[in-house]
Amino acid sequence: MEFTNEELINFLKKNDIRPSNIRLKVLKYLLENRIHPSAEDIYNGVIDEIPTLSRTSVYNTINLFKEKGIVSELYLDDKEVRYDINTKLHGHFKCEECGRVYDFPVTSILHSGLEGFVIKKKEINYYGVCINCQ
Amino acid sequence: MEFTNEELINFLKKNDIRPSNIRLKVLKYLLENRIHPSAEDIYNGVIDEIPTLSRTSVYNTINLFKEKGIVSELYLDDKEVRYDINTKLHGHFKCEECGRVYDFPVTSILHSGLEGFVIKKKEINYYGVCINCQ
DNA sequence: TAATAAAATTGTAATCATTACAATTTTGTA
DNA sequence: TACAAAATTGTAATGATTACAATTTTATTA
Ligand SMILES: [Mn+2]
Ligand SMILES: [Mn+2]
Ligand SMILES: [Zn+2]
Ligand SMILES: [Zn+2]
Repeated sequence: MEFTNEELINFLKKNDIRPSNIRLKVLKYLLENRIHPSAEDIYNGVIDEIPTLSRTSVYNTINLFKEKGIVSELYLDDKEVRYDINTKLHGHFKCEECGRVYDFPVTSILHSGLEGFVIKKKEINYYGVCINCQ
Repeated sequence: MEFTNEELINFLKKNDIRPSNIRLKVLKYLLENRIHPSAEDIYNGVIDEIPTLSRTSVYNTINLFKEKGIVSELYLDDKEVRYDINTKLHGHFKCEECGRVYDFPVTSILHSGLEGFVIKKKEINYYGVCINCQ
């Protein structure tokens, strides 16, 4: 999927984020590479277009996106945090063979014992072997 | 809940783990402190009974327990991994106020899009505010 | 029981993702 | 153009976990 600069700018503005060059490139990378990348992945994906880019700026940008609610974090059994531009509820499947992280729809979860608790976020993470690795 | 030394020894033997002093004390701590402790928590909980204990031994022990399948890991939005002696499928609720991690039963999850995938492990993590922190 | 091998434990150093922070550069505005 | 605010950078610090070699404990054999 391709995004125009205007679309990217509007996306950021709508979410109360000033559109700097780095922010636009990171956003573009996240929108066009739905692989749940780590900070390092993002850095490597953007460094060619912004040769002066620092890792710190990637972290700054991601943390800003997080605060503004346009990315969510994935805590899987890696040591790196992964990021997802899709903040709607959905499940994640991590393949133990190839390392890929897949999205899948979650229709409903039946739970009990949380009466009186305020639930703000749900994570559903599966692990196993993906269809390409059988 | 209290566990006798014999129960602890049998628990380890049944899972193909040689019962050393450290392993017994770590197991006892995990069984009697259902707080999803970090490695540091375990270290602090056992150091009084084994003053020569090293952090490395705690990690060694936990990693052995993990390999043998008697503990599971919890990847929440902390920077530390937490451990759970209960390896049966259940959900976890992390309170953003007090930091406590609660267990809750999960009856069913309806998902799609994973035809042909082998699912080996499921994690269900919720975040929010617990009933004691309202 | 003493000798030996195997297993467990320890302490220290290394790793590595992320953050802290101060300096520099860029941007927006008067 | 001049100034202030915001963004970006580079380096150092942090902290959880692992690597590894040395030491201690336990089990096995003669
Ligand atoms: Mn996703
Ligand atoms: Mn639990
Ligand atoms: Zn795979
Ligand atoms: Zn609470």
